[in-house]
This record gives sequence, C-alpha cells and structure tokens, in this order.
Amino acid sequence: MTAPGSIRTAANRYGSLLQICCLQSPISYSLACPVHAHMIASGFQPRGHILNRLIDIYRKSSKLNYARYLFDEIPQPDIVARTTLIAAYSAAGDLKLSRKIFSDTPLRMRDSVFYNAMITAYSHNHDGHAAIELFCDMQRHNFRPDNYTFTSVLGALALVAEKEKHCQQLHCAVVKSGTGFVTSVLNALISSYVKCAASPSAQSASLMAEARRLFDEMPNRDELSWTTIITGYVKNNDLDAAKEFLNGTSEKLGVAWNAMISGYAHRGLYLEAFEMFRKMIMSKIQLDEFTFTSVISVCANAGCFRLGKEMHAYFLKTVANPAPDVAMPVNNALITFYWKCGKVDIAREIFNKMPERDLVSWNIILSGYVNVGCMDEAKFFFNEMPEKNILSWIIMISGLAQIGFAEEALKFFNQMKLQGFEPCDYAFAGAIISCSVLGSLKHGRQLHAQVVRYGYESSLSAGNALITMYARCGVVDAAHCLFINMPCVDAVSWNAMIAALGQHGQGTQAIELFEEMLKEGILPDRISFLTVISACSHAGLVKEGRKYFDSMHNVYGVTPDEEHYARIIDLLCRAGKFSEAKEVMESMPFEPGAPIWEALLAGCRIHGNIDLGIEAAERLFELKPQHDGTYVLLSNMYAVAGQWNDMANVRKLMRDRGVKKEPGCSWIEVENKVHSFLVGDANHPEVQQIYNYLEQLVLEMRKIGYVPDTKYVLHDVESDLKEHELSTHSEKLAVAYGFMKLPHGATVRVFKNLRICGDCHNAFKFMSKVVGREIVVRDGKRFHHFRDGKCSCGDYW
DNA sequence: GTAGGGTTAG
Repeated sequence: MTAPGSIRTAANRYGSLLQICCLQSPISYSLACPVHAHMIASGFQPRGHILNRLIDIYRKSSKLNYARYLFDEIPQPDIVARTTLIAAYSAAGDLKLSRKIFSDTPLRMRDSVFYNAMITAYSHNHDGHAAIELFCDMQRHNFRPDNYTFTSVLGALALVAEKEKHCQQLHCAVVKSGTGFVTSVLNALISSYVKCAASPSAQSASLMAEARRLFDEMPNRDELSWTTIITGYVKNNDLDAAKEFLNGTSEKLGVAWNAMISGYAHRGLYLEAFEMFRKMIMSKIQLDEFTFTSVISVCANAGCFRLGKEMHAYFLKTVANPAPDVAMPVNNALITFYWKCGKVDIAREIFNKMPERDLVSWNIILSGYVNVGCMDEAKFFFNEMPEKNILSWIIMISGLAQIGFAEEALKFFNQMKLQGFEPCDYAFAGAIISCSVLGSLKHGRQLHAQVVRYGYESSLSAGNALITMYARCGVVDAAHCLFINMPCVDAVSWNAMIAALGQHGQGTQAIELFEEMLKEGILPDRISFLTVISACSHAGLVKEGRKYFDSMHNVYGVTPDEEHYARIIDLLCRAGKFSEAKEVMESMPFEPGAPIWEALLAGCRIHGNIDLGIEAAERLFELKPQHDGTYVLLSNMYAVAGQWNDMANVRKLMRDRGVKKEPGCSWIEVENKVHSFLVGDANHPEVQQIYNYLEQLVLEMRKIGYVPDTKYVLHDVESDLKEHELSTHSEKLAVAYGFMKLPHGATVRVFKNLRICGDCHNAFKFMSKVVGREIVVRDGKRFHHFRDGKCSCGDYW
C-alpha cells in the first residue's frame, strides 16, 4: 500500500505526466498508456481531475471502451467525469450510453453544464424534440440556462417541424435570461432565424429581416456573426446580398467564401463560382478542403476536365500530407469528377487508394458504375459496402429502372423495405418507373397509394414518376389529372406530360401544353425539344415540328444534338419528305451516326423507298453490325416488295454474322400477374383455349369485312399457312387473353417489346368493334387506342 | 466538463 503522505505526491506526478500527454498534438495515447499502467501496478486509484483527464485522453484517442471501463471502476464518479463521458458517447454517435449516464446521475449532483452536454448530445444525434424537452426540464428543476444552453438548444431547432414557433419562444427566453447581448447567443439566434426562413412554405422575407435586424443591432460582432449572416443569405437564395456583406467586411472569412462558391455551384452558376474562387486566392484567403471539394464538384458538373485535373494537382500541392478526414471529402469529390468525365478507371483508382472511406465514398463509386451502365460492378460494390443508407438503395433501384431492368429494380425496392429502410420519395420514384417499364398498372397504383400514405403526395420526384407511369401504362387521362393537381411542377413534370400526350398520338394537345409551358416562363431544355418534336412526328405535324426544331437554337439557345436531328429526320421521313430529310442531314455539323440512319431506314420502310433504305441499312451494317433491327427492317422491305431473293440474302447475312432477332413478346396484366406470350406460344397453360377463342373471334370479324393481310408474314410460304401464322402473333394472343379474363367491358391493355404488326393493327380495329371494348397497345415506340373500329393513331405510325 | 458557420452521393 502507498503511504498516505505519498499519495498527493504521486497524484501530482501523474497529473503532470498526463498534462504532457494532453499537450501533444494529437493527444498522445501511447504516452498516457504507460502512465496509467504505472498507476494500476502501484495500486494508485485515480480520482478527480486525474481520472477525468485519463477519460478525456482515452475518448480523444477513440478508445471509448477504456474510458467506459475507467468510469465503471469508480465508485462515485463526479459530475465532471459524467459530463465528459456524455459528450464522448454523443460524439461517437452512441446516444443510448449518453442517456444512461444522464439518467443514472441523481438530481442533487447535476449542474447546468451537465444538462448542456446532454442537450448537445440530443442535438448532435438528430433528436431535436428531446433537446428542447430537456431544455424545459432543466428550467423546471431550477437550473439556469446559460450561453452554452442557448447555443445548443437553438442548434437543435433545425431538426424539428415547428421551427418558427420554437424559435420565437427561445428568443423570448434569451431576452429574459439576460444573455440577449452575448455574441455567441446572438449568432445562434441569427442562425436559427435563417434556418426558419430557409424551410419550405415559410415567410422567408420577414424571417430574414428579423435575422438582419439582430445582426445590425449586435453590440459586438465576431467572425462567426459575419459568417452566419452571409451563409444565411446564401441559404435563402440571395447571393447578391451575401456578396455585399462579404465585400463589406475586412475579416478573412474562409467559411463564407466557401459557402458562396457552393451557393453558385448549386444554382448552376459555374462561372460565378470560378470567379469567386479566383478572388478568394487573390484576397489571400486560406483555401481548405471545403474549398477544393466545392470547386472540384463545379468542374465535374460543368464538364471542365482540364481545370478539374489542375485542381487535383493544386490540392496535392497546397495541402501536403492531409489527414484522412481532410482528404476524404476532396477524394470523394474527385471520384465524382473523374467518373462524370468518363474516367471511371481513375475514379476507382482513387477510391482504392483512399486510406479511409465513408458512406459517401461508397455511394459515389456506386453511382459511377450505375451511370456507365456497369451493373455487375455496381452490384459488386453494393454487396461490399460496410454499411448502406437509403441513398445506396435509391442509386441501385433507379439505376436498374433506367436501363430497363424493372423486375430487378422492384426486387431491390422490396428488399430495401425488408431491411428496415422506410422508402422516401426518390425510392418510390425508382419503383414507380419500374412499373411503367413493365406496364404494371396495378402495382403502379398500389405504389401511388403508398406514396400518399407516406405523405409524399406533393413530392416532385414521386409525382413526375407517377405521370410517366400512368402514361406508359396507357392511362393518359390519369397522368393528366395528376399533373394538373400537383402543387408545384418543374420542367421535368412538363416534359413528362408533353411526352405522355405525344406517345398517345395527341400531338395537338402536346403542342398546346408546350406553348403553355413557355407562357408559364419555364425554359425548355433539350428533353423538352426531344419530346415535342416526337409528339409532332407521331401525329404527322410536320410544319409544327420543323418550327420547334428551328427555334431551339435560334430562340432558346439549346444546341440540337444527334438525338434531336434523329427525331426531325424521323418526322420528315414518316411524312415521306425524303429530300428535305437529306437536306437536314447535310446541314448537320457532324457525320451522321446510327440514330440518324435508323430514323431514315424506318421512314423508308413505311414508304417502300428501297434505294434509300438500302443505303441507310448499309451504313448501319458498318456502324452496328450486330443490331438485329436493321436486318429485320431491310428484309421486311424486300418481302413487301416481293423481292424474295434479296430477302433471303439478308436473312443469310444475318445468320452468317450470328445475329439473332429479338423475339416479339407481348404481355398483359391480369389479376396482379403479368402474362407474357411469344409468337405461336405453346407455353402458356391456357394457350389452347386462347387459340379456340381467337378462331371464333376471327369468324365474327370476317363477317364485318376483316381480311387477314398476309404481306405481314415474311416468309415465302403457302397462303393458308400464312394466315395461321398471323393468328398466332404474340399481341393477338395477349389481347385475346385479356378479353377472356378481364371483367366485362374493361379496357384491355397490352404491351409489346417491338413495333405492332400491320395485320394485328388492322385486326384490333375490327376486334374493338366486334367485342365492343377498348384495346390499348403500347409497342416499342408509342400507343395505339383501338375503339369502335378506329385507332387513335389515325393509321399514321 | 458543455456551443454556434461551410463540402462531397440522388
């Protein structure tokens, strides 16, 4: 046992030694360890400030277990030790342990600092309500709130729904407490008003005015006051006001400069962001990882590859040997930059070399692979992730949906829910888009109901996805109704609705909507022009389509790209205006690629323009020798013209090159299940009943004038065999199945992967009359609504 | 022993 007289000496020595450990930067765990070991070996029991210092060293060295162990060993830990540990666990994200220590502490031991630490713990761990409640609680127990209390509890305001009410109440409490002139408290109050102003549907102007009044009347302003008001204006979209304040101070406010750069970046004002960065260097403001992160992200979004690479080099030069937590966000931005510039390999290299990665790093590399369509790589990273958040799932779901892997996307959506993630509006959007790919109206409607139940009715992403879903499932009226009732819409919503009308052959209405969008002051983007020109093309509105195409560059400054040219050539060729189409092709500032020749070939097939068709096909054979569509279109053209030898040659060429024709497949949703059919299907369990039903139906149709058009059977076979083959086309089987199984009178909605066949198109007109119900067919390109013997496309397709 | 501002992923 140590003699009583030497305890104090020992305590002093240990105290001094630990102080030396604390003075190291970073705090030296390796020095503290032997000191602590010596205490244990000599039987010295640390108390008071020695104990607290040890706990502090362990927590700052991320050795929370040791800190906890020490704490548990003490019979009566004092309030300082308790407060330190609450803060330590809170910083480590363990709110449970913080709360345990808090509630294990008897009321008579507590003080204001102790309460402050717990309020901060709640605030840092996203429980705003608990923070506010504890603030009230401490006052009920007669603990006086101080500067720290107010800055902490005001910080928690951002997390709660009724910010404004709480903000005003806390403002009153501040005044009552006598801390209303303390700079730090005023800074926190200003920051709270700013956050209230920035929340949606708030009276932003008056709240910002209040923030401004507080700032103007401050007796003393520090750097933080300036930073708070400047970033406040940035958050509330008033970059000009922010700039004015920044120019109005001589303080070197790195944080405010960084906020301005990212403010410009978020609004797509890349030039202003770069200008800010340049001025920042000129003003000799210290650049930090936040600066580089924002600027590199600007380079990524603006597509400035060379500048981005220079920034990369500049960062490595400016910040030598950055600590992992400094380098991480910059590396994350760099990974985004490289994959957005098409250099996924470099992105991966940076990812692999990072000493530490966070969830953001993983999500970025995931989106990189999803965006270049490498789903196998994406899945690999997804499975390797040490942890996932909702965004990780959204990246996978929407990525799969976008490349048409709809069933798999829905599987991911369900798996996400099973793993306890509550779907957000973006997750719903991915799942809803998948339903639109599948044509699964029933599932889409169920998801719509869930969107409402989860409170995402007003969400743009979910709403836009729902418009697309209803339209692509054939219910264009529902899409329109949704569009009209959306509380706020963006260019994407308008584009989705214009596309919906266009695909359903309502070209005039599509144009009207496009004009309405212009009147509303929404600037059309490249997608708007793609959709409106397509709408004109489907409806044969040549003059109008031409007008929009010409205006896009001249009036709206949107440079037409290859896709736009392909659509205008499609429009002209469908209308048989081949010389005009040729003129447009010659005016293009680039060599025609596959999309252009494909549009030309499709038009040639419709009008039997064999010579030009051959030219287009030959170019496509060079550009995309493995694409089945070219061979099929060309051989169909020969077949229609009765040139059987030429047709046989094309088929032979296809065989020799090992090109397989994508089989025609049609599907229909019946009672929550998707039934799919191939031509001459023999696999469906009820196929015999379907053939029998069709046979009877065709007899009825013949009575009112239906004659099978055998030119659509593209083999040189006997005529009655041709007729038989026609009657087994996949779309006919699916429609017949719909008649048999759906409730009497219900619209039959059928989907086909390829273009609808000409005889089927004709047959469905007769069927709609004989059976007296509507048939809607979505083929690879557009919709056909058959009603009372007519089709909505007016036979222009 | 306790606080307050800025960044990167859809």
